[in-house]
Amino acid sequence: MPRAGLSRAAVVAAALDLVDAEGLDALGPSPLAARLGVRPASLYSHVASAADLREGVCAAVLDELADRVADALAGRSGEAALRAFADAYRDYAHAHPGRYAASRLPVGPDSPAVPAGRRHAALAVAVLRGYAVPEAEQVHAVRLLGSLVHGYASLEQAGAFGHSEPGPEQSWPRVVAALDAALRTWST
Amino acid sequence: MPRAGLSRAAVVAAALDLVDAEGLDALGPSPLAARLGVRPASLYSHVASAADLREGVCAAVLDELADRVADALAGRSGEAALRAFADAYRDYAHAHPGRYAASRLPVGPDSPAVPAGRRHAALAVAVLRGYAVPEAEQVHAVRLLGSLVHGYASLEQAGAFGHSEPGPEQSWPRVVAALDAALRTWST
DNA sequence: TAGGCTGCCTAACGGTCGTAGGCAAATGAC
DNA sequence: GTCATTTGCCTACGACCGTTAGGCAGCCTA
Repeated sequence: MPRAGLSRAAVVAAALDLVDAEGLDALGPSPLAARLGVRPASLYSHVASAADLREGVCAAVLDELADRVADALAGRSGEAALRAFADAYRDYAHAHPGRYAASRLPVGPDSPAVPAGRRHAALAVAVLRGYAVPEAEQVHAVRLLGSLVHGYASLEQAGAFGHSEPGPEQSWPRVVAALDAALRTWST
Repeated sequence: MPRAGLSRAAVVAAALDLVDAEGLDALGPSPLAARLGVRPASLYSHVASAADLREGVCAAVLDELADRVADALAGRSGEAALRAFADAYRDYAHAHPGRYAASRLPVGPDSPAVPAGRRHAALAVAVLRGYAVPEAEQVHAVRLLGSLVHGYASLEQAGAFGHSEPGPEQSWPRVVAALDAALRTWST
């Protein structure tokens, strides 16, 4: 019988497809092994536990997402950068609901997801360069930015905006515009 | 052997205490039965399944949370109402992390959590009465409000703000003030 | 070609959710 | 007060999951 040729990277990559296809709840050794054509116990050569698998998926998603955001930000500044930043997150949540949900998995303090999280904070700081936010206030503005983008994508994905008119895509530009206004008048 | 005197309400109430004490991950028939001094199978007379239990907990939390927000809003308007609204959510998330996490459980379209969700939207509309947001734009402003408050509480609870200075309680008033500014200049 | 390493296997344990059927405690009729 | 009915909690069980231990076979190196 030929071998499957697994590795930690291959296992995590398959897990990314799994959560997109079956949802975050299906993330576990057993369904993942089925998808890889392998027995569940075989995964433990490459992943320490189900929790370790989740941490790997979370870190991979945060990295992939940071790459997308960085691409979207390239060559833009000011309000255009803000819109690109916000859209990058929301578009990713739409294209990969399972992965986006995985980005919010709880992880330990020395998980590889932590440096990936710092990348996201640095990208938010880059957006702020287009606004006159005082240095000492930037942390607060970064948190405003992150909270709003994450909150909107998260509530929209949960269907919280689904039962009222108009659809969430109508509100999104208005919400981002309000965020732009808040950042522009931050100094006052 | 005397009976335990359970009911759906009693089971859900015990589940609320369970998630606060042990975290949302511990929400299941087995730990809940242990807490109630009962065998897991006995719960199925009062709750249809683990998913039904989660829906019941989510609805109960959303109701309790809406009560708190309504209390906080009573007799206030304008920026004071906005602060009270936002603080009510964040304070609840601090006091009852497990319950707050349960408020974001995915629920079906005809769950009792749906009307509870409408209560929250109505409360946000009440806050907007203190601002000159045009009728047709209120949906968008409500979504801005909800996204920001939920996003901040959620990221703070996940520890996303824990590894940078200053602490999240420093940023919160600044973030709410920015939200106030955005709502006040919405008409433009 | 022979040896060793490594990867995937089978087998098994303890745990979970959920179902079926039984027994006994509470409730209501007489 | 006794008896019948309902009802709530029980035991027992099946299916599945995460995880560990140990074995066998495929691959790389000498």
